[in-house]
Amino acid sequence: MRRNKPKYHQIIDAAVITIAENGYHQTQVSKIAKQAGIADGTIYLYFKNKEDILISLFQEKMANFIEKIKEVIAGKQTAAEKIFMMIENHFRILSQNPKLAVVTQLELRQSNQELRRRINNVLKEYLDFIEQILREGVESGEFAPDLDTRLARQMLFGTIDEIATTWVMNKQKYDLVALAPTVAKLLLKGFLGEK
Amino acid sequence: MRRNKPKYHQIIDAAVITIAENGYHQTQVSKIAKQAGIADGTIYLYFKNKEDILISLFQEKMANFIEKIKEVIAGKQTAAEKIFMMIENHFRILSQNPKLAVVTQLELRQSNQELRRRINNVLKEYLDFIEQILREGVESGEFAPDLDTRLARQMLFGTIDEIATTWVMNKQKYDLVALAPTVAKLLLKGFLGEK
Amino acid sequence: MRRNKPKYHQIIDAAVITIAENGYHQTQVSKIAKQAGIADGTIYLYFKNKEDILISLFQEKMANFIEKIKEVIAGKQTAAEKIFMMIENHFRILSQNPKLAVVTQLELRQSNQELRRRINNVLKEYLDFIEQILREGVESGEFAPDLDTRLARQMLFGTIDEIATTWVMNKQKYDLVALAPTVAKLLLKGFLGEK
Amino acid sequence: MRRNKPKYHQIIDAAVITIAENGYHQTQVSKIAKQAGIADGTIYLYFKNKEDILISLFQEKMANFIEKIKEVIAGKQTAAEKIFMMIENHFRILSQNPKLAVVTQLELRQSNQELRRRINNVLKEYLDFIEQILREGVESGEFAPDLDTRLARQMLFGTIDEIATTWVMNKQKYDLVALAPTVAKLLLKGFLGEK
DNA sequence: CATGAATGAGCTTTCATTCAT
DNA sequence: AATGAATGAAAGCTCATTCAT
Repeated sequence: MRRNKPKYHQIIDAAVITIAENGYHQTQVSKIAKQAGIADGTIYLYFKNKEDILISLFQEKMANFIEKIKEVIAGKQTAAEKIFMMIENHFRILSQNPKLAVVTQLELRQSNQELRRRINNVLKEYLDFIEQILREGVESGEFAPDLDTRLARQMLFGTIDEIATTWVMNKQKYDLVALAPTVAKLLLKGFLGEK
Repeated sequence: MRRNKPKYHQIIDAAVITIAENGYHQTQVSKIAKQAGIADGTIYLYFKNKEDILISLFQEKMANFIEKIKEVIAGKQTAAEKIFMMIENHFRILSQNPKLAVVTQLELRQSNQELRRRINNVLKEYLDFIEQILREGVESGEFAPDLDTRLARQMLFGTIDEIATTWVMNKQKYDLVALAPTVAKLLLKGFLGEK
Repeated sequence: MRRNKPKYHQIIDAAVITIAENGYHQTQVSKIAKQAGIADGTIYLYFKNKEDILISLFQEKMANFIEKIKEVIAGKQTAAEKIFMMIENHFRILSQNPKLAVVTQLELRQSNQELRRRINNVLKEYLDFIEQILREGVESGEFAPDLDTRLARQMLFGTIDEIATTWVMNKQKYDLVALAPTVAKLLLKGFLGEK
Repeated sequence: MRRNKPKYHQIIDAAVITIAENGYHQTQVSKIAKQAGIADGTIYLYFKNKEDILISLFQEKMANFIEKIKEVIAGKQTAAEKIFMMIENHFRILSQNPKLAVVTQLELRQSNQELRRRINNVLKEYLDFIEQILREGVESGEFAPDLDTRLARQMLFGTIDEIATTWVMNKQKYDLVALAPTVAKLLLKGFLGEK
C-alpha cells in the first residue's frame, strides 16, 4: 500500500507547496521533486504520472476534509446544526491550510477536463454527504417537505465554494470562519418550510 | 474599430465552436483558423495573440449577456422580480447557446491565471449589477435590512454558477430554465426580512 | 529605367533611414513602405524582392561614393596624394551621412551570405580603384618596386574599414576626418621604398 | 562546471561544422543536435538558448586562440618579433581550422546586433592584447614615440582581418601563412620611428 | 530503492510576397 | 500605378517520462 510509504505523502505535500507558490501551470514535475528533496525519477516510483499526483493530492486532502467534517457533525442533532457546523468547519479547514486553499480553490481548477472529471468524482462523496443531511432535514420535518434536495445541495455547495474562492482571490485577508453564521442563516432560511 | 470588421466576430465564433468541440487545451490557433476558414496569419490581423482571442471572446459574449439581462429586467418593479428574471434569463441564454455554455462554464476556467484575472474583471460588471439589485431590495424594504449584500451576491452567483456548471457537466440533458423558479424561490427566501 | 522614377530613390532613402533607426533585422518591408509613405505592395513595383532593395541601396550609394572619390582625386599628381585624398574623403562622406554609415558599416553586414556576395561585387570596383592607384605608385617609383599591391590594397581597405566601423560603434562621437592624415601617414610609410 | 562535460564541447564542435557547411541562417538547433548525434532537447541541458551556443562557441574558440598566440609570443623579445609571430599564428590557426575560419570570418558576422555586441566583448581582449604590444614597442623606443597605438591597433587588426576574410571568401585556396612576413613588414614599416 | 541525464513531440507567431480591386 | 488584406511556411524551446547505472 503506497500510502504507507513516507515518501508518498512527502511528494503530495511538496506538490501542494509548489503549486500554491508557483501556480498550476508553473509547476513542473521537476519542481515538485526538488521541493520534496528527491530525484525526478523517484516521483514515478510512487505515482503513475503527473496527473496521478494531482488526483492523489485531491483524494488525500479531500478524504481528510470529509473525515474532519463528519467528526464535528457526529454529535449534532438537527439538520440545521449539522449544516452550520459543516459550513463553519469547511471554512475553518481552509483557513487553517492557506496553501491548500489556494491549490483547491484556484490552481487545480486550471487543470484539464479529464483531471477535473476525476476530481469531481472525489468531490462527489462530499456532495452526497451534503445532500444526505438535507434529505434528513426534509424527512424530520425540519426543512420544507417539497425541498428539492439536489438543487439545495447545489445552492449550498455553490455558495460556500464561491465565498471561499472569493476569499482566496482576496488574498485571504479577512476572517472566513466569521462569515459562517451569516451564510448558514441565509441558506437555512431558504430550506425551511413555511409555517 | 476592429469589432466592426466581420472577420473579428467570425474568428470569435470559430473559437467558441473549436473550444467547445475540442476543449481548451486542444484548441490551437491553427484549429480556430481552420474552423473560421481563414489562414493562421489572418488571426493576427485581428488579435494581438492567442490570449487576446479568448479575452475578447469572453468580453464580447459577456457584454452581450449583461445587455440582454438588463433589457429583460428594465421593466420590472420589485427586486424579487428582477432577481427571478435575472436567474431565468441567465439560464435561458446558456440554454440557447449550448457551445458557449461549455466554453464559459468549463473550458475557459482551465485558462492560466493571467487570463482568468482578466476574465474576472469582465465578470465583475455582472457581479456589481447583481449586488446593485440586492441593495435596491434592501433600501425598498423588500429584503431584510441587515442583509449582507456582498455575501448574498456571492450566494446568488455561486448558486446559479454551480447549477449551470452541473447542468453542462451532465451534457445539458435536462431543462435548465425550468429550474429557475425553484432556484429563485430558494434564494429569495434567504433574502427576505422576517415578518 | 527604374532609376529615373522618383519612387525608386524614395524607397531606397526610406530603407536607409529605417535600417539605421531600427537595425537590419528589425527592418520589415512594411516598415520601409511606411517610412516611404506608400503601400507595401508598391515596393514590389520597383524592386523584385527585399534583397533587391538592399543590393540596389548599396549599389546606388556606392556608385555615388566612388564617383565622389574619383572627382577629388582627379586633379592630384602623386599616388601618395591620391591615397590621402581617398582616405580623407572616404571618412568625410561617411561623416556627412551618419545614417548611411550605420547601414553600410554595421547593419548590412548582418545580411545573409548571398546578399553579402553581391555587395562585395559592388565593392570590387572600389577595391580595384584602390589597387590601381597603388600600382601607379609602384610604376612611378613612388612606392617600393616589390610592393604587393594586392596585399597593400587589403591593408589599406581593411584599415580604413576597421577605423570607420570602430567610429560607428562608438556612436560616431569623435571626428573621423581628423584621423585621415595620421592613418594615411601610417599606411604610406608601409608602401614607400627603402632609400 | 559545464565546460568539463564532454557534451558541451561536442555541441560546440557540431555547431562549427553545421554553420560552416550550411551558413549561419540555415543553421537550426535541430541541425546542430543531429550533427552532434543527440536529441534537440539535450542542447538545452548545456546551453540556455541558441544564442548561448554561438556566444560560447566564440568564447571557447577565441580564448583558445588568444592562449595559443600568447604562448608563441611569450619567448620573444622585441615588439616587432611579437607582432610578426602574432600575425603568423593568427593566420596559422585559421589555416589549421578551415571550418572555424569560415564561421568566425563570415558566418558569425551575420548574427544580430546583440550577439555581435557580445562577440565584440570577447574580441576586445585580443584587441587590448595587440595594443599592449604596440605600447611596449613605443616605450622601448622600437616604434615611433608619437605612434597612435589605438589607430595602429585598428590598422593592424583591420589588415589581418581583411586579409583573412578575403582568403576565406576565395575558398582558402592559397597559402595564408605565407603572407605573414610580407604583411608584418608592411605594417611594421608604418610603426617604426624615423631615423 | 533511487538517481538524473537524455529524450523528442508539439505549438505560437512573424513577415515577405501576392493579387483582387 | 497603387493599394493593403490575406496568405502560410518555418523554428526555438519546454517538460513529462524513461532507463541505464
